Amino acid sequence: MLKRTHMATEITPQMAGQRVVLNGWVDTRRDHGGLIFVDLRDGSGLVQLVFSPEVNQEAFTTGEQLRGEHVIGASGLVRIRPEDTENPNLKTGLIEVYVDQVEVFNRAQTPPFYIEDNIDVDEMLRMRYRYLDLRRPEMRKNLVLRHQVTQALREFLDERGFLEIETPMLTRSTPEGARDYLVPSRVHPGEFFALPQSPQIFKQILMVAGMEKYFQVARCFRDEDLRADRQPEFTQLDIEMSFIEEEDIFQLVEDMLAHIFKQGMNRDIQTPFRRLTYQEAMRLYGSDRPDLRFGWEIVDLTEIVREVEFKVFSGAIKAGGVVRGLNARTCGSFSRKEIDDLTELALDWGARGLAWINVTTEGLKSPITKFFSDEAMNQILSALKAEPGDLLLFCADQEDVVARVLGNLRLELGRRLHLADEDALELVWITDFPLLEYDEDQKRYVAVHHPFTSPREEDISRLESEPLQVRARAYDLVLNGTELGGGSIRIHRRELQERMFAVLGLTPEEVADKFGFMLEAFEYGTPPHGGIAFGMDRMLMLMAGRESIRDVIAFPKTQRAACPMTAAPSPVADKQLQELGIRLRVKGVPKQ
RNA sequence: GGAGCCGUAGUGUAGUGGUGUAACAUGUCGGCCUGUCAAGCCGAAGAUCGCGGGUUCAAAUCCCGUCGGCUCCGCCA
Repeated sequence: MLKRTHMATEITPQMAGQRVVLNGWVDTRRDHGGLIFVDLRDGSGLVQLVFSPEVNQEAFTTGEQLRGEHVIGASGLVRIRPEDTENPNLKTGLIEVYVDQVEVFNRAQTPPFYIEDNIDVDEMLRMRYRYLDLRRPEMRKNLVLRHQVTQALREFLDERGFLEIETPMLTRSTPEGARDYLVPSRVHPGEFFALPQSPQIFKQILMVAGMEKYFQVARCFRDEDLRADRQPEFTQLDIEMSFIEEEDIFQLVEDMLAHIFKQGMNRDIQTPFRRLTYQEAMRLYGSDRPDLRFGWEIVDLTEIVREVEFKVFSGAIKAGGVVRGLNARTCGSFSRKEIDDLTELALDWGARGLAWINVTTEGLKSPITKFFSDEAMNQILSALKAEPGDLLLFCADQEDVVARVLGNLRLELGRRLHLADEDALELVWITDFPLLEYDEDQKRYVAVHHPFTSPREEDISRLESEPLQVRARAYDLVLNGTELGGGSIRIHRRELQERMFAVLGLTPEEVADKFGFMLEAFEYGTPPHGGIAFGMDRMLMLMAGRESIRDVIAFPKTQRAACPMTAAPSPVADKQLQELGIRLRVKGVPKQ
């Protein structure tokens, strides 16, 4: 075998005259009849090979047979390219290799799509031939970035005394949270393991075990519907520490992200990060993961319009709601149709309508101005800092609806007007989340974060009396409007954890059955502890500048949670089901 | 569970409101060609228009259903 002496892009002009052996794939071939150029691609990049009968007739004859993606070994001398034939687009564009010996390791079928960047093909085809898709430089680059960032994280945490500890993939199903992926147990017929939604309970138990500083690059599984940023299996950087408070987590994470953004992207990010309470974020941006790359803050007008004649506003307030406005700067030029489009969107998001005022140099144009006194209108204009050319948008309803509608309008207009600086990295901590919310479907309280999150000390007394008023010691980290990670200080006393379960409507029997081992562990000397988990795929997607996490995952699944390459999932043999004691209620259909 | 967009040679598209031997680019195959790097020139092959049904004298085109891909809502402690 012609064994490689150099990677393609290691060859430099200084090596002229030297013999090299290269291994790789034929990227493109340009056959001039009497002279053949082949771009050879390996893991490092491209280099041009030259096949000429004057150099070696046999190699030239083989060169004529080469086709795209054939796998070859080539031996030859490095030459400086003749003047005016240099290629500035190639790292190796000053040189070429005159091949005098070539070995075809393997021929290749014509690939179903081009092995190059920026292709526009059906994504299913890319997934079905993922091994070809990953040959494309941009996809390779993403996996390299993923490796580098993961390495940098391990290094960083190791230096600070963290232990990387693996937790089970086969664990037990718990009642709260997402739908579990289940794995039947052969040894215990009729019983199932669940794949972990996160290592949450195990990492807390590790704190009980005195590990004090833990981390894991952990695969997590959730059987919910997919999105561009959601896959059924995904990777979290999971961290937990003992004897710490919120500030310790913030400090660690800010240092850590500064480190990996430098390592992975050569970007400097400013620390400490901004902080907003959940309340502030919802009030100003209508979202608990605000995109702070542009301003456009939402303005509360409730007090100004409480007594106005306009029933849509005053009525909403009487019903316990709020009125807020958004100044869509420069959107005064919007046509009636564009405003109708925005109204349509607002209705989708739950609004009952969208009031608007067009501020022009000739005055206000709007269907609603007639309901306002001059004084009230002036207060509104002043509160929204309205200037000619602006379009003012208003929403009146219950607070959560108003926040959602105006928050989404803000984002939608931000996208349309390209308000966000594409290069900006706006990181912000969101703190003081509510501990609980009421689930109308289940008719009970559910944890906003998870059931192990500690309430704030001063709110604990209200846990049973005013559950919705209790604030959690939870925090999220948001980058450019995407939730990167979240965590909390945990409950570490049995008594409080039991109260929490009770508020969530779990019976003592359920608690004993599902979480008895955890409560028991808490009785054996549990330190105060807390942690955080990051969605690695999302973080890498943002770092790589991609729009889907599928592009930073080697073998992702389609929106229907299937793998086109392996054709998983698939029916299984009756014998396998028998061993597991499983009878199907639906007929397993053989795939094509 | 719901909404939207899409499905035509290997690939990307055009054609779509009734007449086509289904067009273009690129790739593939063959020929020519000694400085290309998206090589060039000449030629050829390649599509039951996702699948099933319906309407019609006639369907890629209209209707119904279905499958698949993507985006979003619900869901994702």
